[in-house]
Amino acid sequence: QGFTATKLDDVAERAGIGKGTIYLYFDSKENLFEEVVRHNLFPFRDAAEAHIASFTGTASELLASHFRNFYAAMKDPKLPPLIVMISAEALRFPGIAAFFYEEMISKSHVMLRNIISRGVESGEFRADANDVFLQLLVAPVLASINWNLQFRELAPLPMDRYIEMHIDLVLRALKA
Amino acid sequence: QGFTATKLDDVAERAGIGKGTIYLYFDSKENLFEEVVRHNLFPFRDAAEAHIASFTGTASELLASHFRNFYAAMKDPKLPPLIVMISAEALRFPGIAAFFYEEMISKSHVMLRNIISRGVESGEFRADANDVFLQLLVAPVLASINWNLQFRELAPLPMDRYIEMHIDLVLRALKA
Amino acid sequence: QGFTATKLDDVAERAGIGKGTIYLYFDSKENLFEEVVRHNLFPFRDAAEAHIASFTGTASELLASHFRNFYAAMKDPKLPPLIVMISAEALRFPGIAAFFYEEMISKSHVMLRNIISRGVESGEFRADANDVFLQLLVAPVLASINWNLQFRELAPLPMDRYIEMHIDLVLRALKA
Amino acid sequence: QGFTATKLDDVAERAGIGKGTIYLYFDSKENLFEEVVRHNLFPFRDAAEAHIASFTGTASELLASHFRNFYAAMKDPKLPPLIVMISAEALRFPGIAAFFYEEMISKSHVMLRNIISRGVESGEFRADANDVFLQLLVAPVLASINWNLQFRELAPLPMDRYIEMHIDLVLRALKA
DNA sequence: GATGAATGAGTCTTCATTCAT
DNA sequence: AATGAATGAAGACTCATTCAT
Repeated sequence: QGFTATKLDDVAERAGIGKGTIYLYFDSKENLFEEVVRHNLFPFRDAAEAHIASFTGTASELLASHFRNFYAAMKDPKLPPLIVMISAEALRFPGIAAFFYEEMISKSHVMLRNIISRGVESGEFRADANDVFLQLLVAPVLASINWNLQFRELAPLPMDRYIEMHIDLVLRALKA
Repeated sequence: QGFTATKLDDVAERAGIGKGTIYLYFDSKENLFEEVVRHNLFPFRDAAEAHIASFTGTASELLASHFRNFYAAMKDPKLPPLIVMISAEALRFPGIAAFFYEEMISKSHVMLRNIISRGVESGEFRADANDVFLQLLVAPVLASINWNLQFRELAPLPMDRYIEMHIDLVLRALKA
Repeated sequence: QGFTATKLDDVAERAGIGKGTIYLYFDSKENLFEEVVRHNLFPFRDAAEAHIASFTGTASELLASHFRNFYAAMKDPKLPPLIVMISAEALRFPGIAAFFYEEMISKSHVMLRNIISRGVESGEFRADANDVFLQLLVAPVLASINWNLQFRELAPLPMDRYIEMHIDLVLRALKA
Repeated sequence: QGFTATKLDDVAERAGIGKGTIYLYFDSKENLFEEVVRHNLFPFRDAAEAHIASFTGTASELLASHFRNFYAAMKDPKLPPLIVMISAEALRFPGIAAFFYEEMISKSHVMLRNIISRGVESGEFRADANDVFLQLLVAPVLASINWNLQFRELAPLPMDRYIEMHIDLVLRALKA
C-alpha cells in the first residue's frame, strides 16, 4: 500500500519480529524496500531467463508463454502493489528507480529482444521486429496491474481474455 | 511528486501565497488534489470530446489524431506526475480513484468506443473490434508516462517514433 | 463556550459584522472579552446596588430578594457561560481576574456586607454575622451555575426549590 | 491551566520526556486528560469511601471530618486546577463531563446521602435533612477552590477559619 | 468606517530511527 | 542478537490579527 504509507511498525509486526530488529539487517527503510524487491522479483526474473534459455518451440510460442508466466506471477498478491509502489516512489527515490531499471527492466528487455531475434531469424517475425519499442509490448501488463489495483471494484477486468488478447496483439504486430 | 509527499508548505510557497490561504479555497489536502485534477485534466478531456464530435475524416485518422493529441497533452510537465500520482494514491484514497474513474477513465473509454464503432460501421475495422479491451489500446500511453518519469535519465524514449509505432500497432490490431 | 474556544469568526458572524470590524472597537480578543463582561454584568450589578439602596423592608427580606434577583439574572442564557468562562480563563489571563474582582466581586461583597450590617443593627442577625465569609453565602449560586452547565442533561436541578433552600440556609446561618 | 491551553509540548517538557512519548501511553490529548483525572482524583474518592465505611463516631463528626478531608486533599496543588479545568472544558467536551459526573460527582453524592441518613436515623439531623440539595452543602468547597485560583493574590482566604465556618453552616442547616 | 482575504505562528499527531537493556 | 520504549522532526490544519480596498 505504498512505500511511504507502510509503517515499519506494521512491517515488524507482520514479520513477527521487533521493530528495532529491522535495523540489524537493513540500513534504512529505503534499503529494506530494495531488499523486498530483490527478494520478490528476482526469483521470477531468473525463472523467466531459465525458461527462455531452455525453451525449444517457436518464438511465437515462447513469447506467448513468457507473457503468460508474467501474468501468472502477478497473481501473487504481493507483487502488483510492489510494482505500483516502485512507479510511485521512483520520483522521490531515484536510487530505487535506478536499481529497478538495472536489475529488472533492462534484463527484461534483454529477454524480449532475445525472443524477438529468434523469431526474426526463424522467419516468424518481420525483419524490422527488432526495432519495436519493447515498452509498447509490455505496456498492457503494467496497465492491467494498475487497473486491477485502482478500478477492480468499479469495473473488473476479465484477465484470461485480456491476456490472450494482449498476446494476439503483440504477435500480430511482430508477424512477418 | 506524490500526494502524501507534497507538503502544503511547499504548495503555498510555490503558489506564492501563505499556508493558511490554501484553506480559504479548499477544505482539505484531498479536496485540493481533486481540484488540481479537475483543473488540469478536464479541459483536455473536453477538448478530446469536441475533437471527436467534429472530426469528419476516417476512423483510423481520428484514432491516430486522438492518440497524438493525448501524447501532446502529456507534454505539459504538470500532467505526467499528476497521472502517476493518481495511480499511486488511488490505493490509499479510494475517493480519488472513484473520482478519477468516473470523470476521466470512463469518459475516455466512451470516446474510444465511439471511434471504434465508427470504424466498424465504415468497414475500416474488424467486425469484432468493438470487443477489444480498451485498456490494451491505451496502455502504451501510460507506459510512456511512467517511463519518462522513472527512467528518462537512464534510457530516454524517442517519443515521436514511439507514438507512431503505438498508433501503427493499434490500427494493425483493429483493421479489417 | 469558553474564551479560547470562541472564534472571532463566529463572534463577527453572530454580530452580523465583518471580522475586521471588531478590531475597530477592540484592541484584541482579550479586550473584547472584557467589554462583553462590562456590557453584560455591569447593568445587573448596578440594578442590585439600586435595589439595596431603595429597599425598605427587613434585612432578611432584602437578603432573600437580593439572591432571588441574582438567580433571576442568571436565567439569561448568556450569563452562566460568561461566569464560568471567567473562572476558566482567569488562570491564564490575570488581567481578566483582576478586572472581574475589582468590578464585580468586591462590589458584590460590599453589598452583602451592607445588608448583613443592617440585619445586625436591627437585631435580626447574630452579632458576629459580620464575620461570616461572604464566599460561603454566595457559593450556592456559583455551584448552581456550574451544575446547570455541566450536568443538566445528566441530573437536572429544580431551581425554584434550590433557591428557597439556599435562602433558608443563609438566613439560618445568620439569624440571631 | 486549561485543557485546550495545555500544550502537549509543555506537558512533555514538564514530564521530562519527549513529545511523542505521550502517544505511547495515551491515544489522544483527551484520553490523557481523562487519565490524569483518574489518577489524581480516584484515590482521594476511594479514601473518602473507606473513611465513611469505617467511621464509628456520630454523623456530625463524620460529616465534619469528611469535609476536612476534602479540603485537605485540595492542598495538593495539582488538584484545584484540575477541578476548575473540568468545569471549564465540560462545555466543549461532553465526554469529560459525563465521565466526571459518573465517577466523581454521583459517588460523592452517594457518600453524603449516606452520612446524612445516618444522622437522621440517630436523631442528630432533622427528619427532612435527606431532602437537602447536596450541591448546596458542597458548594463552599468549590467556591474556595475557585477563589484561591482566581483571587488569592488580590484577597487571600484564611482557609482554616473558612473550613470551620463551612462545617458549622452545614451542621446548623441539618441539625434536628 | 467597514470589510474579509491573506497570513503564519502555533498545535496535535505520526513515524523513521536510535539505543539502553 | 533482539527488543521496543523513547524521540523529535515534520506535516495537516486552525485562528487571532493585519491591511489593502
